[in-house]
This record gives sequence, C-alpha cells and structure tokens, in this order.
Amino acid sequence: MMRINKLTDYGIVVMTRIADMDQSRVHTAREISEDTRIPLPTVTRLLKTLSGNGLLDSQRGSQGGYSLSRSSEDISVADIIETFEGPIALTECSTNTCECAYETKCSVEEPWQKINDTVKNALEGISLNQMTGKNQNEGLLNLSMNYSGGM
Amino acid sequence: MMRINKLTDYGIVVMTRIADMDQSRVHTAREISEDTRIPLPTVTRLLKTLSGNGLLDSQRGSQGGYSLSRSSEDISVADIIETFEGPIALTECSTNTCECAYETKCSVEEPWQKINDTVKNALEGISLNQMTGKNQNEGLLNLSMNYSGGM
DNA sequence: TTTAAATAGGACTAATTTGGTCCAAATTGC
DNA sequence: GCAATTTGGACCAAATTAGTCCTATTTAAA
Repeated sequence: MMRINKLTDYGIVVMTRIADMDQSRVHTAREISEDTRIPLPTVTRLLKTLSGNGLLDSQRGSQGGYSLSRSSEDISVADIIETFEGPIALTECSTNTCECAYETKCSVEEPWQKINDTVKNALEGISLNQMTGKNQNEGLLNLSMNYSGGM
Repeated sequence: MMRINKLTDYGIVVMTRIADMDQSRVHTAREISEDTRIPLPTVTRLLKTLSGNGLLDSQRGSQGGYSLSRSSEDISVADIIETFEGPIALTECSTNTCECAYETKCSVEEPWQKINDTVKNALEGISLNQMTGKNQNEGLLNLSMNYSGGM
C-alpha cells in the first residue's frame, strides 16, 4: 500500500503513451483508449483532468484531440501526480495547513517535511520522456539517496 | 494526495510517544491513549498491530503493557509504515507480483522501481529516535537527492 | 484462589474515498 | 446543418479505511 491512486497511475500511462505517439498531430480520447485499453469513459476523464491542469493542450470540435503542452522532457512524474492528487505529501502535517487532530503529531512535523521533500525531489527528477520506451538502454535513471548525519 | 493512511500516521505518533517515555517500564494502552489523545479503542488496535509485528514487546496481565522491542535508533519510519501498509510501493507494478491490467503500464515499470527504491531508502534512513524531540537542534537529518543522468 | 488489570484476536459497522459511467452543453470543421 | 470532439458536472457502485466492541487469555497481587 502507500499507493498512488489508480487513476493517477492511469494518468501516467496515458501521458507516457501520448509522449510515445506522433507529436505532429493531436490524438482523440478514442484513439488513446484503444491504444492503452483503458475504457473510453475513464480515459475521457483522465484527459479532461490533464488538459484542465495544463499538461495537455486540447482542441475541440471535429478533428480535435489532445497533445502534450510541453516537450516530454519538461513534464515530470511529479507534475502528473500533483495533477491528480494535489501537492505531494505523505501526511497532512507536511502541508502548510497543518491542523493536527492530536497535538503530539506536531513534534513529528519537521522530519516529515524532509522526508516529503526527498520524495518530491525524486518524482520531479523523472521526466515523461524517461518513462517512454525511447531510451531503454541508456541508464537514464540514476537516483541516489545520501543519508548523512545520524544522531 | 498520495498519503499514508491515518492509522499509519497514528502508529508513528504512538511509537514516537513511547520512544519519548520512560524506557525502564512498560506503558499501558490507557496511558498512551491519554497521552496522545487518540481514542483508547484505536490505540489498542494500533498497539496490537505494532506488537504483533515485532516493533513493540508486550507484557500481558496486570502490570502489563508495551515497550519498544529495540532501541529507538534501530527502528525506522519505514519499519512502522510497513507494519501497517505492507511493502513500500507507490504502484502495484513496483512489487514483484506485477499483474498489470493494461499492458502499456509495464513499459513504465523500471523507472518506478527506482523511484520506489528512493522513497524506501528515505524512509529507512529516518529512525524513531530522530522523530522524538530529544535531539531538536542537532541537524539530525540530512537527506539529499542526487539525480544524474538525464537523457 | 479469587479478582482486577492488561493484552490478544477477531468480528462488525460506519464513514470516506475511489473508480467508473453517463448525460447534456459547447465547440469546431466539413 | 451535421458529425465529431472536448467540457463540465452529476451520479452511483465498489472498495478501502477508520473506529468500535466483544470475548478469551494471561498475569500480578490481594
């Protein structure tokens, strides 16, 4: 558990798929649905959310469809997650509007901030482009975590 | 919001609180409930889970109660989260038993593995001891994320 | 030996969140 | 005008989560 939601996951799939497609034209919800095998009504909703949040450009009407609003290098996994789930935060405490139900929780606030920042950085460091199959064998990802300090 | 569950959050609060208490004796559910202001039935359940997973030792009967099973330096936030939520994994794909509903998802699998490892490492790097107020100003946490590679 | 104070285990319900579908409206190109 | 699209929002079903409660077991002390 400690999962991102299914819709968010689908959102990443859809975006990745679009990034893999012909960038010179727009793509309809139907096309993307058939391509990803995600049911049309669901894809429709995903695309609405994605374009509403500026990750996709949309063109209405006949011959309309969706396309990436920016280069796939300039869209991060964090962007997509935040589109569906709001600010990346493992606990409510780590957002600014902390209203802890039980006071003791707050003693715990600062370490959480750091933990969340780490997670957020990790997700911001992954571009859509890296999620595509385009650069399979390039060792594209090299995340490392450096813990120093101890106590 | 990509959250850990409320109960997990409470679990961390409870563990932190116990770590802050007198280590020379055991503490009852009632005591911990009053201390954290989390309702007794809920605390009871949290403690059962925590002791069942080996993070707390329990002593039954009159004069019984709970105590840390290991030093607070040797219990990580990851330990607590996994107790309540199972293996740390943001998507199902990142566990070994990947059964993607839609095939495209899997092209996305490897980057996710790395993302998850990063998150996991971050959480494993935070000890319970660091969550307590004991070492407030010691700059105890120094997580850094290093992304190199790009594409 | 009885009693009181604890934990252990698990069933159960209510509340919340999430997933998924659908419909009517607006837009656009032919 | 018509057909193909996106837009916006309502809606319901399913799944998950939170929280409570009951009964059994264990233990210390009176």
